Amino acid sequence: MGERNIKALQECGIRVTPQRAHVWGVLAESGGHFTAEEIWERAGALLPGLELSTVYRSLEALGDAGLVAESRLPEGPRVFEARSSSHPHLVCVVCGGISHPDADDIGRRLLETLNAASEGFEVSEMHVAGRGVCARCAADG
Amino acid sequence: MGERNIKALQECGIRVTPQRAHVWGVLAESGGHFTAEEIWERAGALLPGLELSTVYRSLEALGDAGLVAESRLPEGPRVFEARSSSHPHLVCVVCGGISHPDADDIGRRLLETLNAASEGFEVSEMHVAGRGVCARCAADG
DNA sequence: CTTATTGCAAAAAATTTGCAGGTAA
DNA sequence: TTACCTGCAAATTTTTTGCAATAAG
Repeated sequence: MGERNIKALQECGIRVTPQRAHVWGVLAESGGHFTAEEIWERAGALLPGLELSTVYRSLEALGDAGLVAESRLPEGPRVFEARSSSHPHLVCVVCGGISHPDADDIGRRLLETLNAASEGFEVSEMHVAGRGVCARCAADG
Repeated sequence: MGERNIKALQECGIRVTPQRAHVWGVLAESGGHFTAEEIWERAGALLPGLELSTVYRSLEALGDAGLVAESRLPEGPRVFEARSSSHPHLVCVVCGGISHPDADDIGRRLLETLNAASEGFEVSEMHVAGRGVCARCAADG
């Protein structure tokens, strides 16, 4: 499901297989964050017989191709998402939801801030996870 | 080994055992970052028979007491360290070494930066890991 | 004394790997 | 055709848990 998804893989120069296309489809069409197991469940619903190990291998290939980014949050297994730019993750300690800051230049700002404070160490990439309370949970009380 | 270490545990109000004292000793006396297994090896050298599961349980107790902080770096198992203030980690992609930025207010600065960009989400705690090249490896060429 | 902690063993959770057959380019 | 990818099975790695014995306060 997704001419567009297949095209994205082709353009990256990686071999296109149904498994990879569906793994990518889950991430690209939802825009959300998923563990390998969640991706496996969703993609597997459309592609019976899909193995979890294949999902891991697909995610690695997609990551190498630059389409997918992975994050390690303060708790739980790794999560994967369609790569946009490098950005922080906000994990709500109440509902567990994962979101992103509004400002889309925040990644660059944080990188500049960190680099300025790290004399002698050239930071090229940053992994940021904030823990706190999201607006909805704060409103609920 | 370490009246001082034992005192630190007592002051936190947690039960003092040789196991906890040695686990804490490894972190407090070195100031470095260690995986649970590394702590187990070091503490176990001084306390034969120490179990890895006990190290994990000790780390949890020390963490709850506020003495120890844990981090999840972009790769590898969790690392633990004596807690100072919340600060970023810098992982060198060449030598694998873990260090901290020079500026000691960087943790607060990053938190303010992130909070300002996250309207509606109250960030209380931040996990930051930068990847790049440390000064030594940059110099080596 | 009373409750928390440990060692031991086993399990759970997360991820990786070897290999033989199948498939994309 | 030819190298790469997949399913399948099994192994690794990292972390957690149950339980009886032990030790801390």
